[in-house]
Amino acid sequence: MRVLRQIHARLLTHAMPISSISFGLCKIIGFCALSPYGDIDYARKLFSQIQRPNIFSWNSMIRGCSQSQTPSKEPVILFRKMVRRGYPNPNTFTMAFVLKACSIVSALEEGQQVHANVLKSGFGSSPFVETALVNFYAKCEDIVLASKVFDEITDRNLVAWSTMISGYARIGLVNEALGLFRDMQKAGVVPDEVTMVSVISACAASGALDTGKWVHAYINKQLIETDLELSTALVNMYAKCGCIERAKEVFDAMPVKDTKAWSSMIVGLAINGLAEDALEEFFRMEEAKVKPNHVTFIGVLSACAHSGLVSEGRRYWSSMLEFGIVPSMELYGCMVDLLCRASLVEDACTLVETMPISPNPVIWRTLLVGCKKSKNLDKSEVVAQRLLELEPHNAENYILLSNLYASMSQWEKMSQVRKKMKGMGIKAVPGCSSIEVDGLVHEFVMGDWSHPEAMEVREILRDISKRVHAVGHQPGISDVLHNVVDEEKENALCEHSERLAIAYGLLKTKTPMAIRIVKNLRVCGDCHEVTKIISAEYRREIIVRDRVRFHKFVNGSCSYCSRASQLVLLPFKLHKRVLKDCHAID
DNA sequence: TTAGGGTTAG
Repeated sequence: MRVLRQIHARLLTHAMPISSISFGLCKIIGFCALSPYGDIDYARKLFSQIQRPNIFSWNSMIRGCSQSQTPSKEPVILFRKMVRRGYPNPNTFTMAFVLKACSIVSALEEGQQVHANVLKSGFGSSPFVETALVNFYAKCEDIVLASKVFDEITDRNLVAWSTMISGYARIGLVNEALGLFRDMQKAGVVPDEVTMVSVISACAASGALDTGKWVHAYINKQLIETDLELSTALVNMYAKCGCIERAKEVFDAMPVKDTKAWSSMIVGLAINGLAEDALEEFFRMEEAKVKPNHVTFIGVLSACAHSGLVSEGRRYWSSMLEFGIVPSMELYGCMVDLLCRASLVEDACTLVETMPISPNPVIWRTLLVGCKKSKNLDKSEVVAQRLLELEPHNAENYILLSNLYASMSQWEKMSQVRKKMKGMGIKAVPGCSSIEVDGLVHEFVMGDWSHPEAMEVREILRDISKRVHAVGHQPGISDVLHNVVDEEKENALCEHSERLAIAYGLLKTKTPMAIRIVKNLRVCGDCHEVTKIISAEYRREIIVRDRVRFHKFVNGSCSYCSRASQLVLLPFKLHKRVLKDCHAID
């Protein structure tokens, strides 16, 4: 930059034709805006000083601004200014850059105006502009429009296919992403490592382990390079699918590991209940001199939370501040959860009260679950009030409060909450679980019998029902609140989406195959009694992945929960080593 | 000077 500034000064002092000076300045603007060694502010200053910037300068500025650390709608404003001035005319480069800028900040309205401009200017047939449009709509989560633009592309190249697959994968439409991957192969387009990152991410999002394993084998067979991004996606996929051993294998084989790779491994170990291993990996990350970021600490703190390591968690928090990481909402969430799980609800409340950012509903819900656990009714009601002020129309909040009153035998108050919910016309969102069978992810929604094999599933559920009642299981509070105990006993079991998915697993797979419920959106709670019974009765391992962890039911018990309770009693040699340089805040 | 990719609290 110093040299460029000198050249700039010389341009201005030498007697040269205006056109030459302008050309030179445009070159400098391009460098300053786009090079990692450039300076976007300097580019802005120069850009504002020249009267008729050329197309190269406009494009450089639009692209440069979209790449800044704090993305904004500035590229769109520049584009509009360019169109208004009428010189120079935008070209395909301009359109691709401004659409990319819109996708980064999810500016749907502005991007649609650019789309109209693309159609008017006749740039719609440029493969770069077409793909930029698909990417823009996909990033704005308007997958229907993304798919429409994609369908209209006559000659789809590798990037166009990859963009559309990535669009489906990002919003968790795994079957669509994988279906398109098959179509791409049928069309004779050879995928590369970028395509495979999206395919693997789709498997991770849906927990489709068998498909993920198949795709990994395909990558090896096709000799597709497993670079840093693809390896990280594989680590993440195996961890999210509960196959932590394979995640570790891929991770250990990586020649270069950056912050995202380490974070992926640490978070993966934490969600699989392997807190000690997560903290050991963090220690190794520090040894490898890779700087952690806020995601790394989300993994570290959630590992501490799930295994009751309170003082260690506090020290990691201090260490995080020393790294210069400003605590995000997610990190406060981890810390509140850590304190609540350790029954330190007062400390959790103090932390929430002193947060420099306004707590979001997730924080209040975490706190409310903590209050429920410690049976603190007064505190619960204060927290619930704050939660309902913030989110008065979310059914989950009313169900949580209703469950809380039920757990404290406050039946009258429980009834009032449910009446209020009904009076406001708020309906509970039905539970939803999915299971992967033969490479397809089947989704079951509570009370929904539209699956083509629903009758067969019902038969299995009848059998489950008989066996569960034969061992003397009493309906839990969840069954009571779903108001299903008065109906036929078998229906009481049928209503839960998790059981529909388990029944489908029993129907479609043979012993000794484990049944993997790959997505279960129930709010994380205690192990489900019925699932324990099914695992014992049918002699099947049942793996239920909820939002935060894997429950592995074997012979009537959940290995995750028993491990988590054992961990609290373990001596923490590793942690002392990890924490030797940290300053305690407690 | 153009388009596609990896980690995120309950």
